[in-house]
Amino acid sequence: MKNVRLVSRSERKGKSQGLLAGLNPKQREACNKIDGPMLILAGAGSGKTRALTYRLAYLIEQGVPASNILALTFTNKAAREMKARIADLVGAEQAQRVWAGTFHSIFARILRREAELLGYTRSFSIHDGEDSLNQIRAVMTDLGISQQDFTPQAVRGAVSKAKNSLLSWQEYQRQADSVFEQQVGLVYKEYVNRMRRSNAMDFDDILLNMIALLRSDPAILARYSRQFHYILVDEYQDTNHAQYMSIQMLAKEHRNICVVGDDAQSIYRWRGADIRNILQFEKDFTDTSVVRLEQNYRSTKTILAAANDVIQHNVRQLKKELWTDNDAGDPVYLRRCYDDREEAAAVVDTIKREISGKGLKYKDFAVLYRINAQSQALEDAFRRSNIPYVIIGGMSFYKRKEVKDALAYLRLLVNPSDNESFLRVVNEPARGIGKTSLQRIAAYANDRDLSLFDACRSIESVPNLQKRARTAALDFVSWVARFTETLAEMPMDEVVKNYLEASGLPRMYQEAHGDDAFDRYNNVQRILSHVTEYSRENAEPTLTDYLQEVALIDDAEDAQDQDKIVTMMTMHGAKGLEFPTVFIVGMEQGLFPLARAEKEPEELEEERRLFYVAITRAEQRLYLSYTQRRYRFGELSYPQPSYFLGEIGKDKIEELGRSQAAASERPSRGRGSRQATRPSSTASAGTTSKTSYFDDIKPDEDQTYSQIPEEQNRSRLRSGLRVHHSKFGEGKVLNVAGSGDQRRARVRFAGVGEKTLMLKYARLEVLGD
DNA sequence: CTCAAGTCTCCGAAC
DNA sequence: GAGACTTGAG
Repeated sequence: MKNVRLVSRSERKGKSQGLLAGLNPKQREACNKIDGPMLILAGAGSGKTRALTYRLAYLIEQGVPASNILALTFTNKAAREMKARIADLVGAEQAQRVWAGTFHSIFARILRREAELLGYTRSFSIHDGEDSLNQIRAVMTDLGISQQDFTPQAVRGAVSKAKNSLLSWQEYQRQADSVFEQQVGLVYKEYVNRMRRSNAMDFDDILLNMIALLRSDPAILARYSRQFHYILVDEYQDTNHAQYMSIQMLAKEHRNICVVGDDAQSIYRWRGADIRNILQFEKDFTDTSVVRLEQNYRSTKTILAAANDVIQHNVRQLKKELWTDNDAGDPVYLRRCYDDREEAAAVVDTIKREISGKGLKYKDFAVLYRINAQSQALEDAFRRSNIPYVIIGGMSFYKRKEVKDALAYLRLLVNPSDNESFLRVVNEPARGIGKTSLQRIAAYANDRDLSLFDACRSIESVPNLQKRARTAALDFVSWVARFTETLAEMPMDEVVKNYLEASGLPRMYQEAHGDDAFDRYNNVQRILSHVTEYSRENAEPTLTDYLQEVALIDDAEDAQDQDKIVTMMTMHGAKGLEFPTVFIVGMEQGLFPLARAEKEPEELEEERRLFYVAITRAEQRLYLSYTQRRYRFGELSYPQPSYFLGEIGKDKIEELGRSQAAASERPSRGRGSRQATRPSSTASAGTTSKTSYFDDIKPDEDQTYSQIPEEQNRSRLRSGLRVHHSKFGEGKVLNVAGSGDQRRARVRFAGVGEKTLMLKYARLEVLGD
């Protein structure tokens, strides 16, 4: 952030007024009242981070011990940056003592210390979303709950939501009324049990257990209240109920709590964020001082005005007036593209042009999109043009199968009870312990409340096993146990090296053929060097701490050489960042806003806030683009331009023609069929810039499904929709499967029962949700 | 029990 | 269109 002025050494030593001298009056106000509750409403680009950094530095300068400050940020990266800047102001030694990090990382650190009080061991595992989804699947299977009726994702979502609302499984079961909720109640209970038995916590548990810890004993609450005498919470609009509760408890006694946020940038409702937390802060803490940071230092007047145009369409919001002294700058550029390949080529082309013309560097650019799948086309285009890039999020390093396997091996080493990890690696590479054997071992373990690992240790007592499987299982657990013992005697990186090599995982990929085997092998090796690096950099490295760090890592941390590369990420990932030039791609109805948000006013407003966040990342130039055809789910669709585009005043927009590079990129065969296949409107749409997107857009067009070509209607069909069939009457779609001509739907009709229909033949009329 | 080919699900954002 | 999961032959 450009407006941070480094404070010189002499200034640092000066009086406090000197420290705060470089701030504007509002920012200063946000810093110099250090006691009592404070709410800082900070608009996008208003120098919020700067104000927070100075506030913390000021606290320290006023004599507050740095170790009594708790600063909860949204990402670990934000915490690190904040610490680095505090170090510039008051010295590294002090800065290092501040408790800065995400809710999850700080709480996990505390829980590690207090684990025994809650019935865990200190080496408890942390399970990520994928792990917990696997666990939910397994529970559903074992309870005989059909995964057709209720998807594991939906069940996990419901469990997570319950946890975030602090509903125990007992309470949840009591108030469950629909069939779905009753089923979820059963899964919830069993899931909790199994996580306990695995000595594991998921992300939600980290918050819940922190609250449980604080509630367990007034003395503990008192201790941590004292420890965190000054609390600061960033991005408060995106806290969920559990996070809210933990803060309430910790701050209740001393009331030195400062929260910072912007309701217009709340974009995590879907994972439990409750916007009311910020709206009601003044009621929670009566004598709150409220400070508004409304001057934007980041963007041009035009970009800021465009953002304001958009957010105005939201009904529910706190009024604020963002303004800026910056220049008007360029208009907002808008480009219509044929498809996502052309869109990506246009981005590449523009970057090249701006670099040679304006002297910008690669790091000055960011490409933002709605869903991770959109990164593919961009990645291809960047590769072809040899432009260095980094993709943040999505299928990141830590989500790859081989990496997760390697980490599961390590988790098992410190926490043998971790059944999820056990199942992941016990037969990877194949050791002759197959599904059937595992089922029998699991049955035995369940009866006796043992972990799978312990069950294998007494494998002779497990009934109905083949001799071979018995030996293999026993060999496996003794092998792991041997390495666990050496952990106490040898440096951890050496143990890990020997252990992983002996696991056979690297060799498996070495010997495998196939395109990605080599990459996978290298990824496993990368974990090894990562562990080595970790153990060199830390004074007392433990494998448990390493695993915790990795589990709670945010992807942004992987962006190493941020200097020389273009950043690509989702709009969610861009929160808190800024770039001179920003591209927002895929501005299409059904993609942004997403189809399912179109009919939900609350969700639509969240999408709009997301657009607002994305726009306000841009400092100098903003490029928006949309395509006329796009593949989704392997099927072609012809989206309308996003009506968010129409919400920006026309006076701020300049439409661009197709770029030369983009035009020549297009294979000629694509053009001929184009007009023929394009449904509805603009038959005249040529390849020139003559036609406007306003021709494309028909904002109020009441488009019914029957007007859309059959092909599209077919892809729009999804479970939950009500449909009408000429013979069977009205029914409800249960699921949709297959693609192309094979695409078929299972539909329950009133009276007639369930039918599977080939969509090619069955002319289903969609009635709605 | 294992492997390869076939089938199904996914593509909604992430600590 | 890829990756995860299932299925059927050795």
